[in-house]
Amino acid sequence: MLRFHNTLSREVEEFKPLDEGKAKVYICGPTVWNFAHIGNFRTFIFGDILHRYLEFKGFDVTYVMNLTDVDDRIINESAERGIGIDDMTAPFIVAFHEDMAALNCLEPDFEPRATDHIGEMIDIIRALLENGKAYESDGSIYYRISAFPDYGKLSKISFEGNIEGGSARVDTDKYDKEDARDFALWKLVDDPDATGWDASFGRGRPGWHIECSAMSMKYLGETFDIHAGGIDLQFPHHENEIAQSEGATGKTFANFWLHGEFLKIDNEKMAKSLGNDYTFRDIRDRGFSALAIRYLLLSVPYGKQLNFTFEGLKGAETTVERLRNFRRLVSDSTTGNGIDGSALSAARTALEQFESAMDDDLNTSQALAAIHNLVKEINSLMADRMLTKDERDAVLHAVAKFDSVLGIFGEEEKEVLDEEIDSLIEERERARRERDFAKADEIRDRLAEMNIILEDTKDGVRWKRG
RNA sequence: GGCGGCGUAGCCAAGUGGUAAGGCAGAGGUCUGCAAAACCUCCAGCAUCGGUUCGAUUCCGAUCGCCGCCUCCA
Repeated sequence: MLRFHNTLSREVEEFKPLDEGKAKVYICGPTVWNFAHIGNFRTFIFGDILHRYLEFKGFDVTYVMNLTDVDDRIINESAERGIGIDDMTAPFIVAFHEDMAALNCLEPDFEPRATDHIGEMIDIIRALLENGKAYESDGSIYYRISAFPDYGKLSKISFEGNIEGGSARVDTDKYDKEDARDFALWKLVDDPDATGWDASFGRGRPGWHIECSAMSMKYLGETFDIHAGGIDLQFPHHENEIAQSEGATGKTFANFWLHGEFLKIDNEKMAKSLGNDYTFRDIRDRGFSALAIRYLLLSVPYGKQLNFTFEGLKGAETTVERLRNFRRLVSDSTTGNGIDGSALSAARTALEQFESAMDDDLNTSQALAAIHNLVKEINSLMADRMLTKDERDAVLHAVAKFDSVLGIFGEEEKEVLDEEIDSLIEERERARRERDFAKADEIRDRLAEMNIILEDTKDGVRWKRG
């Protein structure tokens, strides 16, 4: 039984989709004003795991991740540089796609951009104006929170007594609003040269929250199954999305809200001021593989804070390598005729444990433990005897199932060796037979430089790319 | 000021009212010409102090420490 921690109830609930067999999921994507950092990617990998696991469970999934390609930072910076906002965001969108692909994240079914959905946003704002949940003030449009009694149901924020202490951070333009809690749906743009769009209620640009209401409902309907995102978006972003969407439609917006916890670096928060806001590219430049980064970022359940350290990343690198070796070892193994089926039950058990771990609010830590236990068991068994063909197939099948969700084993190496490498390996074998180990080692070193790692086994020489 | 989370071995960490998954690192060993890969063995009483209980790491309270939210933020 698949269960998720639902922020709305603060409890783990059984996942029941709106339509039998279908799952409609929206996750808040990046603001493409810069290279995304590994904290961002932790959340997006969480989304990817959610996406993949729903498919693993047999759901027909519609997975939507937006790109926020207009906001104050983007507008200000592109204005400073004298370019259009699209010119400013384009390279970061390309980079984001590259990074996501490198991190083995599946592409979403839809990846709507805010600037392509201004019309849909305007429609929602108009509906809110018509039913009294929005009002105009100094040319801008604000949401009237007092007209939405459910406000706060997601973040559980009560506004008695806590706005006081936080008041230093309340918007400076609060005087334009009826209530300090009200937020902008549409911000007046009176400079005709500045970035803005025309609407019946005046020229302006959208507030931050309205885009997600517009895009999620457009692709998934007015009510959908799961809305995911980073924990920091819970308030105010998601709370405001609910207010806007439910305020406009009168229907429940999303049934499940899933929030990914923060990533810490060396037990400290990630912050520009601390200089630890690493981008994916920064980490790659230090020589770490994307697979190891993915492994580390998914090794802790999404609902818990994850402490990122380079020591941990180094460990992840080794671990991923071990997993890859395992799959190669099994798939290259010669099979025997034994009738001992112990590997069959091991594979079955591992698969069951994996699924029950993932069913439990995507407990990736336990899911990985199930995989590692299988690896150890089968490796140990293979040190003793050959697998039967059925056993080998069962283990490889289990690995493929695991990896369809986790995506940490990487590509299989099926490349054919080219002739030069092939003949070098043969030459080395000849030297070894003649016990000319100096020559054999020299050839091995040469191959290593060509990125070919050799392993001598009882069954002959095995190789892999380094 | 209001609210939430966390504190488990050198590191990353799961988890449970009945004496603690998994990975990395480390130590010793097997195999190997040597490596590599793999295997075997070893390595914690769960922040502190109280309480509840036959029994707590797991429940309650307090203390200390860390992280977060209270309209920029994955």
